Amino acid sequence: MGRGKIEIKRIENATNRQVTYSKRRTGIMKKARELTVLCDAQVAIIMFSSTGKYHEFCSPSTDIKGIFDRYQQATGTSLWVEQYENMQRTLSHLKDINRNLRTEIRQRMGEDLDGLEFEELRGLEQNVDAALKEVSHRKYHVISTQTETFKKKVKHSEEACRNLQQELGMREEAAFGFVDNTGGGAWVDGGGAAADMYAFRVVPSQPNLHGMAYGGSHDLRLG
Amino acid sequence: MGRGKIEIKRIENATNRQVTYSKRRTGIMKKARELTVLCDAQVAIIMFSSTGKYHEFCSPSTDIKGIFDRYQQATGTSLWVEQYENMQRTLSHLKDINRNLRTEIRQRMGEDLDGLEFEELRGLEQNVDAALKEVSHRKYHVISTQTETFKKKVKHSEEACRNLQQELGMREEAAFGFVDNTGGGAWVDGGGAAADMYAFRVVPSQPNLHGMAYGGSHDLRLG
DNA sequence: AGCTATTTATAAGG
DNA sequence: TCCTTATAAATAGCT
Repeated sequence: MGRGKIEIKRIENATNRQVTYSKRRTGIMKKARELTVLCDAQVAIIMFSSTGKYHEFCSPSTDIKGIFDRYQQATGTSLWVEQYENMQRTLSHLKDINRNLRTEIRQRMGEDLDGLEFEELRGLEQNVDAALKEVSHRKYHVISTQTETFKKKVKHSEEACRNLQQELGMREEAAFGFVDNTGGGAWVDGGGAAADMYAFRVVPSQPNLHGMAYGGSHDLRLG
Repeated sequence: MGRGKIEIKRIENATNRQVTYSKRRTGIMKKARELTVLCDAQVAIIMFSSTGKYHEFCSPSTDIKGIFDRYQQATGTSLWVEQYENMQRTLSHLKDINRNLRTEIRQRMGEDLDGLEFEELRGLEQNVDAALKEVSHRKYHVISTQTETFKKKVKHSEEACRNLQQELGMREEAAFGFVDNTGGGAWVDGGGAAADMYAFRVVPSQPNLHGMAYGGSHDLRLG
């Protein structure tokens, strides 16, 4: 239907493609409108041109969403309802888990113990006691490792100091013909700064550990 | 286009209407298919006839839902995209929180301590130590309360026993003219059964507390 | 955006 | 629903 017959394949010329899109789009929309009137049907058309332009048709007395809802009912493709409910389930499951985890933490902090039986308390006590030993052990491991490291540093420092002193002495001897060791004292004291490593910051009540306050409130509530 | 021109208004004859619907539906679908090919466009058509029959067209390499999603983006009618994304955010937020809570519990159990600094370990130790004291305290409170309760029960029991013995004695005296106290021994031993209350079940390694195993693995992972 | 020769869709009928 | 055919409608190529 036109001056010449055309093959149904992508129109390479962009301008022609755009023009044809316009004309045929109008044609389809008109046909759709006629169909809804003639046959009392519901029709929804959504179109995107290759340039991303958006057009729609929808039979009167409804809208795209309305027709889409009907489409879902008709096809049973409740794509979303299902997915939505799935998410909702996962969400409430996660919330439950969260609540349990928080309860466990509180109990491990010695709070909310009212509901526990003696044997439960006994298990908890044993567990927390074991944990305390682990933590202590680890703490002493860390501190002794740090101490060792520091000792080595001091040793190296002293070694370097002695070398420098010697070299200095030799140079002075070479320059002035005598030895002077008094200036080396400052180097021996080099460890003084490092000694501050033991002045650990004491966090009295709410030590913060990896973003989690062991001291108490977890602001992890959800709306 | 036909043997005669028709007015665009509802076709009253149901059969004609159905026939026309069929023919024109085919026509529109063909036009739509041609449009997608010729102009490289995305098209989705959803139709319901007056009798409720459902038909759809959708350009290849996508589906109705895909086009509808795009439609929502284009029109800003993000009815549920927004809600969906909201849920997705909440979900991943919950998962993060969960992971943190689990980490905290593991650390409170003396595991996964490798990443912690000395001062963090110190805070954790203080905290766990305080918790241990709380739990111990609570445990002794529970056991002493139980003991008190038991003592009272025993007392009442003995009281009741004595009363019964007296009554029995009086009756025997009335019946036979003499007193026999030897049978009362069983009553004095009445506390024996109650003493079993202290034989608490010992849960050696994995005490279960409100559905949460303090001993270790929380099977709370999510897919 | 118009024009129009030509193709295509389809109304009516079988 | 499918076929046929006269005719209305759509539109390709051009301006």
